[in-house]
Amino acid sequence: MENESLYVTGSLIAIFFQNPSNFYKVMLIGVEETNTPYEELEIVVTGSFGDMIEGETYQFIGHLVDHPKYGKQFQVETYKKIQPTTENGLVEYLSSDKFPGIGHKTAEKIVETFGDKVIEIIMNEADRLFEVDGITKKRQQVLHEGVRENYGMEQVIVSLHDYGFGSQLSMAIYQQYKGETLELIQENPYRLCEDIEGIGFKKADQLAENIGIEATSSSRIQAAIQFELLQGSLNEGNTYLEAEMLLEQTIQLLETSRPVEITPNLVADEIIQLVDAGKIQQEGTKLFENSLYFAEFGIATSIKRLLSRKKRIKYDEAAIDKIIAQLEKQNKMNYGDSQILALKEAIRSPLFVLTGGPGTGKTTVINGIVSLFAGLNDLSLDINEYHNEVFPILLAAPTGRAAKRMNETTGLPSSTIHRLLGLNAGEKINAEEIEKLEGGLLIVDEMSMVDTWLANLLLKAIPTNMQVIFVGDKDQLPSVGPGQVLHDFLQVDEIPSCELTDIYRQGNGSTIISLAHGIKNGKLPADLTKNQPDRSFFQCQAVQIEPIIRQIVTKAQAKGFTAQDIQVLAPMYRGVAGIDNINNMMQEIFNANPNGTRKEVKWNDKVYRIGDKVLQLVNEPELNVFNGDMGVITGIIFAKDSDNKVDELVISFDQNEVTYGRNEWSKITLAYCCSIHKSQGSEFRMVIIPMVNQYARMLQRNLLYTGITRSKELLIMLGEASAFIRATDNEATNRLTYLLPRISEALELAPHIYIESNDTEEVTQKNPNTYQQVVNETLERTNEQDVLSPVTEDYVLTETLVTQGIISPMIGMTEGVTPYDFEPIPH
DNA sequence: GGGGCATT
Repeated sequence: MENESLYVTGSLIAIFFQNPSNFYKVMLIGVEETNTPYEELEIVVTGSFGDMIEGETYQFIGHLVDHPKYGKQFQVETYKKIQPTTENGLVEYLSSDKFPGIGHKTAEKIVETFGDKVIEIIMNEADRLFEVDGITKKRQQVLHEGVRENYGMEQVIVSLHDYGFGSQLSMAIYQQYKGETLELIQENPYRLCEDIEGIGFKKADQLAENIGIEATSSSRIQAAIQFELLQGSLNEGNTYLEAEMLLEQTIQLLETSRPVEITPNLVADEIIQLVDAGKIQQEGTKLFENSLYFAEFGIATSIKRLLSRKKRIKYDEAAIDKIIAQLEKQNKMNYGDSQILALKEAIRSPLFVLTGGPGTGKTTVINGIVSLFAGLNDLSLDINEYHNEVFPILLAAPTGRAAKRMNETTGLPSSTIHRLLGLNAGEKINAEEIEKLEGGLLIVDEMSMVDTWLANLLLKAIPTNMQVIFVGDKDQLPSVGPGQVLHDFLQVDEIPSCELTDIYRQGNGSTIISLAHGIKNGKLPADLTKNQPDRSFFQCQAVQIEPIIRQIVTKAQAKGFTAQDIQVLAPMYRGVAGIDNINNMMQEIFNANPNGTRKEVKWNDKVYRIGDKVLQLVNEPELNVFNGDMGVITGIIFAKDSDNKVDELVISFDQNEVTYGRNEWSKITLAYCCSIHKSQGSEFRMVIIPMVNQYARMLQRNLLYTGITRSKELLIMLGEASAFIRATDNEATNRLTYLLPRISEALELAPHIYIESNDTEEVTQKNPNTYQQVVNETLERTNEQDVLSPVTEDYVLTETLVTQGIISPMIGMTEGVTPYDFEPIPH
């Protein structure tokens, strides 16, 4: 925690809400003492809690928040039960009905004997109770067990600290196992790495070693296999692992955790045991973690169910044409041919997949489908007309921001998939228990971000007679979780789909579009490093990234570009060419404080000033602000001037303004430069993308594609050409999944000719010394059509040319970008 | 080494 810790001590009056599947609770507390500025007698606290007893006194550590709907609340990080401290309090406590058989007199005697140490003694040296007159074996037991139950959590937490777990982890462990914690851990310490996020195999193994579990014991090896199977899948986004790979990686995990040799046979035997016991699943030489195996199975079953709906969708061709013509007239536009095809096929399919890059009009088609569906079914799109019935068109997306955007473009209600399904984040849920949705049409946008687990839950919730449209860009970044559901669906012939390719947003002269198009097919144009009207390239090394961006941005600023127009997109935070470093530099250009006379606030390593461009990092649906939204700081209120007596930032996002107290500043960060991941779903006039080999593992094709396609007008690339090539060659989307054969199986088709997805060209390990050769090879591979002009060495911008002022960084952007009127600098 | 989802 960054600030002094705030606490509230008080007694639990009531539990307003508790989520039975996790430990989230909302409770009302009668305030006895606090160091917060809160002055009311009662306060609402929220957070994760174990068993809470009404009437008991607790101390909560955390911070005050201002909830937009529920007002001031105390958000709890940790808490503990407070023992009664005064002798009177202790007597009251011990004579209460928690301890049957102990009256006031007895309680007084006990407290007289042991004083304020009484709780500790009852808990740890219960036999000493016999020193007190009138304590029978039975009473001693009642006291011992009662106190243990009440103070059990603290006891357990203390023991967990002894095991080497920090307070956060200890809380998480206690919340999982509660009173049984210590027994369960003793019995099988490896359950920790299965059940608790943040505890890996090695940590659990350390504990196991202390407890005396042998290095070659079955429980240890099985735990390692299961851990590696899930982690191995998660790390690479795969839904299964090849047995050989699992064997190898498991041995490595076991041997690095403890220096004892483990033979392959030993591990292989345990794999067989696990398969026999149904704890992992096997398909030929492929091994699956259970939840991923069943999720793929479930998806396939749902696809089959949806495709074979009984009630046929029969819409009159003429009626469809009529409505489309009406829409065109009404909106004063014409659909493209491929858009019309997509509309017609989508409206007649039980399940339809629509894909396409930025600017191809996916949103236009979504709107068209909505209107078409409403028109054909004679439905009103005015939600106010639906009082008792549900609105028949459901819109959803995997992120809050995409959902908000859908709402803005359609004017209809939209939600995250999680909200739609009533899921809690991170919660494991049985797909069979999920409630069916109600309505006639469901459209899901940004489907590329949906992983195998969520796709299964979503599909399970769709009733058979609901039409479904999945929309997304298959070439964007894959989902955070395992799988590549959209990508796989598009390869199933039986699932109707359409790819939009015509670009409506940019002119045909745009070389950014052709560059993006080339990259998604694994090709870089020969003129990558040559200037075009809408893009340019600077060759430089990692250490030069920052100074060169500084020059580019300074010049662009002089041409009238604002911080909102220019977006630097980088793959990672750390390092000289990392986001953090670039952000600080950009802040000095756009919003400096040279004399130190401007208002500013410090937070961790950052400084915020009025005018700073910031990025929202969490969803705040009540405020209509979502993860990935960008805003500007419009006010700084120092603690002495604020109502809440804390430093506050006022931030303006599009239309609405929010105020964040210091304890909420972790919800934002500087946004001059942001990660390519975070930029998904946004577009900017000018995009600057650095790529250097230092970004190593982040150099992936779809990452570069996503970054480049964020640009609406101008694109500036800089760094090492070899890094751009590496990224283009590295097709990381191709994850190992078994969804295609699973769907074929479900649809009872002849087995697909199943192509191993990692079976791509040999592009992996190339000697960096042969860099020029790689460049040449890649350029040679380039399709003739994409070659706009041959490489001419004189035009390659180098750092020297720029720093010496020989070339303006804006060179090349002189034609066809009339509004900004760049001056060509002769050289 | 980057990434999202929630509850009164």
